[in-house]
Amino acid sequence: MTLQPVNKVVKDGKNLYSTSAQYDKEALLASDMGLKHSRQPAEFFCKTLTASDTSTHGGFSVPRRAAEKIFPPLDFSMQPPAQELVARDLHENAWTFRHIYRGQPKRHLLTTGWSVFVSTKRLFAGDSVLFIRDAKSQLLLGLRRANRQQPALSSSVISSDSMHIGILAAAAHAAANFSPFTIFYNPRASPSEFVVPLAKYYKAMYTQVSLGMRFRMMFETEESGVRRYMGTVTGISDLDPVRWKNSQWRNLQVGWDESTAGERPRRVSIWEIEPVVSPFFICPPPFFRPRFPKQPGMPDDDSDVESAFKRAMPWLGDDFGMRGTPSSIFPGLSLVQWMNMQQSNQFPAAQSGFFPSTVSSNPLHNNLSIDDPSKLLNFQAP
Amino acid sequence: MTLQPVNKVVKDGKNLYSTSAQYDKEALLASDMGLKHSRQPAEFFCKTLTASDTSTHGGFSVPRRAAEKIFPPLDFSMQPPAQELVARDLHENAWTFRHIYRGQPKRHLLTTGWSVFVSTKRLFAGDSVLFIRDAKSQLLLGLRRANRQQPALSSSVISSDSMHIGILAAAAHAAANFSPFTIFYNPRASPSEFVVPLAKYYKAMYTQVSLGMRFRMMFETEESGVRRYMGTVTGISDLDPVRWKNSQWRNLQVGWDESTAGERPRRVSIWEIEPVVSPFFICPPPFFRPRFPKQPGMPDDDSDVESAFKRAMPWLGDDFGMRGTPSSIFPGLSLVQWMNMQQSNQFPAAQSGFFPSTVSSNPLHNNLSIDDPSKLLNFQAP
DNA sequence: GATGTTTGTCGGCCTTTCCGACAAGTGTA
DNA sequence: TACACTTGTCGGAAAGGCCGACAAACATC
Repeated sequence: MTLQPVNKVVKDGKNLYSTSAQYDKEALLASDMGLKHSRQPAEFFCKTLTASDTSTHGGFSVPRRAAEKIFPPLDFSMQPPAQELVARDLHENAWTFRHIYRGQPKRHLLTTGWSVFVSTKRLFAGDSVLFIRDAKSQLLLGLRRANRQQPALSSSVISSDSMHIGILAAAAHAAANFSPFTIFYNPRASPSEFVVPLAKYYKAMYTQVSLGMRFRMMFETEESGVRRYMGTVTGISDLDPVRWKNSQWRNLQVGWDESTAGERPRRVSIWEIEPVVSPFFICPPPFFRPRFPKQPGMPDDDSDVESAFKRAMPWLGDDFGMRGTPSSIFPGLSLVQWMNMQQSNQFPAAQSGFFPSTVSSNPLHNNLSIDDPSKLLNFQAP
Repeated sequence: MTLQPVNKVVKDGKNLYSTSAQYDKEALLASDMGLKHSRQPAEFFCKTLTASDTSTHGGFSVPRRAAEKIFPPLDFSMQPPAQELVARDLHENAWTFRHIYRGQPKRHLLTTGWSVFVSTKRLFAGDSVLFIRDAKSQLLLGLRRANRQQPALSSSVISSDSMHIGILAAAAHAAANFSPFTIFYNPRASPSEFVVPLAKYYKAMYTQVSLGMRFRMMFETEESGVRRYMGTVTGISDLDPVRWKNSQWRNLQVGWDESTAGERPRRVSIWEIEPVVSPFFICPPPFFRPRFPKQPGMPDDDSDVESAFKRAMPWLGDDFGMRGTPSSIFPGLSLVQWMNMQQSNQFPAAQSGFFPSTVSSNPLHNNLSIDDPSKLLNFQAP
């Protein structure tokens, strides 16, 4: 998660957009059309990072065929052949790498610039990077993190991580001065309970909370699954009446129907719970929900391989990902499935733990997972 | 000089600005008012960099009193006491430094982040940095370069500097694709003959060039002075008819009235010369013009200490710098003079070589130096 | 299974960067 | 002048990062 003050200026040679929303839309449309026009499929490669790739000791070893397919051709009259590569991530940040062909036997390497990328993105062995060459021969850069335990932004982590101190200090300062700032949030990189989707919050504000109210709340199990627990509101009071008076942060005291000692929190926030409004409520099957579901109104996660593809190949449109119809490009397979097969020769379903399909029979839970189903991945039976 | 594609999006919690110009203005006004309201003078310190400060071997040694006055207090329960500092330069770029209090005897140091700053800004021993804590306790960062020889951005420099390759490649690509991009140009850091002020260019376009036309052109002498040479247009032809057909870049062949072998260029561009339009023209004295004069429409040079002060202390307004009236804050002295005295105990006039006063008796040269006199420094007699 | 190709890891070596030691420089009694 | 305090520079050590060597892993026949 990163924070940035709102002070960037938009300029354009000919157009001045009247609102940022409109600017967004037009910019998207323009790039969309530019790509759609040629209808030339983008090329890409994906590699799971090795220990050597992520170590500070060296650079990134580029698979030979991948380098030759995706990167601009090297000038082999140079000794050794080398060039500068510029690739953009989903946030339009440009990353510059030195691409060199050297060693005995010869191999393609990314050296200078690589370690900055790895440390900035906090990549580790097992994570994957994705290089895409779009129809304009521009390099795009995506990444997907391995499904490892992600420590949340706990205070202990904060104090050991000087970067976060600066970020949080800046945010606190901006908030104290009523200066607007933007949050770039990557829920897969470091899910934070302090970041609440606006829609979720607004929806919660409609809820009338009272003592004795029954609710359900979702928890992740150790096997990356999900289950719900029933509970009752037993009190409403400030978590810290001195420091955070009238804060809604964990101001609900709760009791749980089935409680193992200390396993469930004694205090929750209103936006975490799902009020049980109907006695005829049917609980959906408690398995296979996305580990970090996308929320409407949140910026795209840059670990979302799908988004990178959509950016490079917008003509895929809604066929891509989940819309109930198989992809017209790769019938019966999502691109990521196909990619994974190429990469590991595994049957895609074996990796479904990374991108579980989403199932919800309950319209009440819309805001948790299926508000924007195109952002979730669909694993269809082969 | 840096380039940035135009693709930043402006968002704000409550306001959406209809044009970027308006946004600029309002943002400026807002910060201005916020500061003016409290009218609390900002604190600052300035240090001339030593060889150790700029060497790659170590960090920046912070004068003790300066650190205690300007930086946020350290937590001395830590061993060693350290914190993250974030300071913004004139371009609103944030620079992050590790501030640590260590060594025997104990001293304040900036370590991590410092060398990046030094190399990015191309600082050398003798240059000065300026840390300002504004009324909101935010750190601002300014710098002033010593009056040394500045190599221009020659092609040999470019090829040895991988950073520039990436930047120029990005610019070339953007130009080839008709994508707008912004140039951040710091003429004092690396003056480039490839960057031409728009006003100067437009003005030149009014000039009717013909064979035999007489003109003058300004050159810098080795002693940082300036003198003009007279010449005659002897030909008009493309510099490279194949690669840059119809380019106005050095398409004028010229002869010089007084020419030492090879000392003056054989080809110039129309915007470099000053046509001699009147036989009664009087040549101004050829000494004491600003070394890198400010151009209208150009972004501020971040080595301009004055600008940093104005940003932190906008209430100084027009009294600050040169308006013909002495500063009401430091009567008879500019802030920089006063600062220099504090720093070096020298009489300020002894340093006037850094900021020569501007003299121009010729209205034809308005766009070269006195369009915005408030940006130039005035050395008044004590 | 033999052979050739690809690529992950390692040691070597140089540079960068962090650290305290030490002493030169500065201010004050 | 004596003393305390400040700070510039240095050597040492650790980390970062570029290089080819080597061999494991992989592909192909």
